[in-house]
Amino acid sequence: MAVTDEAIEKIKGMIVSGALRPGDRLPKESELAAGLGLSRNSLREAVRALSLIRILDVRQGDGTYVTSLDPQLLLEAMSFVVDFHRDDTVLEFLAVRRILEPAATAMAALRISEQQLDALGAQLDKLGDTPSVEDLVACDLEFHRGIVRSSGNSVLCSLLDGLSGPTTRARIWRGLTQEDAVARTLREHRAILAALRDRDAEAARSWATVHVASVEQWLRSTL
Amino acid sequence: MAVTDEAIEKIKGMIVSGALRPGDRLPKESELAAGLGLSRNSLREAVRALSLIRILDVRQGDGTYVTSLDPQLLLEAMSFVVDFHRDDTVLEFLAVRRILEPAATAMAALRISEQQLDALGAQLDKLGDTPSVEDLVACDLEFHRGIVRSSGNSVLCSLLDGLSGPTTRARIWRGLTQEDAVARTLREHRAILAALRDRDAEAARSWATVHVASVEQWLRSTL
DNA sequence: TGACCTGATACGTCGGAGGTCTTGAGCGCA
DNA sequence: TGCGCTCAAGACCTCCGACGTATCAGGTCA
Repeated sequence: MAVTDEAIEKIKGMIVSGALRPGDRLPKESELAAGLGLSRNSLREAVRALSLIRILDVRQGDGTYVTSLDPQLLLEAMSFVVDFHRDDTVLEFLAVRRILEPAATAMAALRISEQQLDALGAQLDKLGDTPSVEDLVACDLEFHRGIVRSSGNSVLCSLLDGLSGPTTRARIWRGLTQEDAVARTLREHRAILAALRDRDAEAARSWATVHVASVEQWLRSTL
Repeated sequence: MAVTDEAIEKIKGMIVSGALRPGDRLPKESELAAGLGLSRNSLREAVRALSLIRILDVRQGDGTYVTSLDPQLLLEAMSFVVDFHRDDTVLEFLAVRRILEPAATAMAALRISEQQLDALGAQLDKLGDTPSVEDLVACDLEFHRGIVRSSGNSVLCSLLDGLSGPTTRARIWRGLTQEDAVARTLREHRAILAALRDRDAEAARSWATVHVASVEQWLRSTL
């Protein structure tokens, strides 16, 4: 195994074992390199790799720190990877989202706060009846993110955030080519919100399923 | 933005745009560095980072290649990240698995082949009635992996594989401390297999839910 | 024909030299 | 006293050149 890979494993080990905790500062490059028995150049490769997946946070002029390791950071790393899977596997991503989104929406129905419900409503109102496709999709992302956050599961939230990315383009495309897509999306958002207000988990789940399935169905018929 | 980060983005762009396809070989380090306008050292940091998340495959003495970019590779990168989330967030991972696993099992019920059913049965038979906890958990992982693969969705398969990792320790712990955990797991596996043989998606979904929920319930009562 | 050797090629590692950015102590001014 | 500025130390950023090591292809020899 290359010395850089060893360094990655050792740093990972220090974090997993608890020797390094979230927010901790690592020794400076030269010291850490000496401690791990490799050159500064090779150590930098290890640090850079761990930095890409948000394990480490490198600040020039300051130092290198362990990130919070929040599951939310998992998302960002994942969405980077997901970016590489385009077109051919979008349907598979969408299928997974179709499983998770309704479940998350149902969970949210039981614990979303009144303030958050009002915020979601205000968001929909602000968009109006004839938004641009780009605005609609951006609002779509934000709407679902707000709901999923209320599910209380940050891992679920992160996964869905990561999964929503690659399908964004597809949704924009749909909005531009399918006549009633915009109006339909707006109606479904209203329906989901109404179900959440009623604390009706099953209705919320069903509307979320319909919502995702409509995109999936369109995409399947198009490809 | 640092030159290394720019290089990462540029390489990513070359792959996403299709200029570099899965399996393609990159120019050698010195040429690519010159082409991207940075030093070989800095470029190596970018390549190492992309190599960690399985976007690139570096072979000493040969060259650097774009990996297959299969969703399956997404899993390996994710499980590396997931390794950092221990104990405190295991319940959240398990909750997500509880959503995905039943759905995947239900999907598999509709399309799993007879050969795969036989293979799963043979696997359970081979384990016997009183396996060691380690063997059971290993078999557990393999059993569910075999089923999920039959769902036909490789993204789903990768995600579940990644999610199962962090809960493995918990399951071993459970097997060691809870009296009837082993027998119960064996019974539930048999029930899932029977439901798959019957092509009964709803029964398969329910048994899978029960199966994951039993681990979740135990863990929740223990923490 | 087949095993072995060898050179070319490409990645792996290293040490050192400047450059740039952040931070905080120290100083002057109001 | 309190505020703002300057500046030097510390830490990461980038690069260069050299040498080590692994792989592969082609030639050599039995």
